[in-house]
Amino acid sequence: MPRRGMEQQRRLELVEATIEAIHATGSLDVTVGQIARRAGVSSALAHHYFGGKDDLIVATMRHLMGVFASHVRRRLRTAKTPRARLTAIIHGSFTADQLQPAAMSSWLVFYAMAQASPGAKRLHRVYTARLHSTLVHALTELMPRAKAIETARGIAALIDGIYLRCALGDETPDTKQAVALVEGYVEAILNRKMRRG
Amino acid sequence: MPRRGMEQQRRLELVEATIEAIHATGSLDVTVGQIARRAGVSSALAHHYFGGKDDLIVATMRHLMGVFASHVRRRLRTAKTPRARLTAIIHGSFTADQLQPAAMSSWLVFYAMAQASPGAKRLHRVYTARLHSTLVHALTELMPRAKAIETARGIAALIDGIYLRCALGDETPDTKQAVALVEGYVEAILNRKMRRG
DNA sequence: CGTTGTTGACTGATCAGTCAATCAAGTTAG
DNA sequence: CTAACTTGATTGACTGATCAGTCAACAACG
Repeated sequence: MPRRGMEQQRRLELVEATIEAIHATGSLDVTVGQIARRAGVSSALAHHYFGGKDDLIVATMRHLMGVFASHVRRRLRTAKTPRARLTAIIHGSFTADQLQPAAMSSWLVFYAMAQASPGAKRLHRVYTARLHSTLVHALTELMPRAKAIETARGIAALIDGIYLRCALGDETPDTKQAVALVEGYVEAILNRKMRRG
Repeated sequence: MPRRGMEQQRRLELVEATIEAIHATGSLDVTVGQIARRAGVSSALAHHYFGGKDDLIVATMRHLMGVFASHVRRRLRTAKTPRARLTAIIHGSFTADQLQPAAMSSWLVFYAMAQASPGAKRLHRVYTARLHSTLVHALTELMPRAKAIETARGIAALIDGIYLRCALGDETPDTKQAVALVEGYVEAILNRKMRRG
């Protein structure tokens, strides 16, 4: 029973079904058919809207990145000091929806995929670069530029590492704990800097 | 021209070929045939020795974990103080051979695989638990136990995050830089603790 | 009627895993 | 010493299953 103006809705349904399917199998070994069935449509329709499997996966990745970016952006809007901006980024990285096991699984799978698929690699680089420059921007006001760059690398690695452990651990990922870990890192670095000079 | 006592050699060749093949394709979408050809044998032989594809991959993961563990263990032997033990773990995590792009790719792929394959998951849990307890053991002598556990989580996440970035970045992974980052974290935490109480 | 949404049925290709057979190097019996 | 036998190494050829992607057709709506 086809209705008009279904495209946007179907695209979103397929993207969400992709996340669920990836989480269910724990890998990219998901057939287009499985995803489509989960979304309640035929596999042919998935091809119709996305062109191919890779495009569907990349679109899903883009979706998750969009969620992340919007979380961070919203929090950044009300952050006045550089220190508050750091906290905004950290909290934006660990919102409840992003810590959902299904989302975490997808991130991890995408990381792996970024090694092989040019499209995924490009997208991943955008995410990395954006996070890095946002971090450096906030940090340069708190420490020398060189140190800011190194610290940004550390924070980013820490965030990614925590994602990884959330995706693989059996414990339910906990926003508070994740935030505390990264904040602890930032605090330790900042305090050390201040005492030193 | 079959000779006796080939088993050990063939197993190692196949494991190394698996690492290379994974790096070449950047994913687990490697056929047993590709791996076998790389090792200079037939795909049937790979099945003969390892049983199946999953077993071959898990054996490869076990191999990499063994390399990591032996590096850390050797360094731990000559480390006298808790602080030196931390440095041993950190240096052991970033030896040149482990930072090889092929090895990094494999780690990342294995991380992803640990979500899906029970065998890989079990193995990953062993790695995580071992690293965690080694870290906590060294840290408890430097700070209260609760803080030691949190710090161990941070260090482990940082190490994993750096692995991840090495696997995905285009820059050649650099031992010195990786070590400096983690050491910086440790130093910052320790200094802060000491000043506080 | 034309456009948009939707599908079932099909295909061509790929791959993991199996199996029976071959080949070399020891081993035992005579 | 050697012929017969055993055992481990190794393969080519096959199969059964799976899957991405295609296509022609149909259904509803305007």
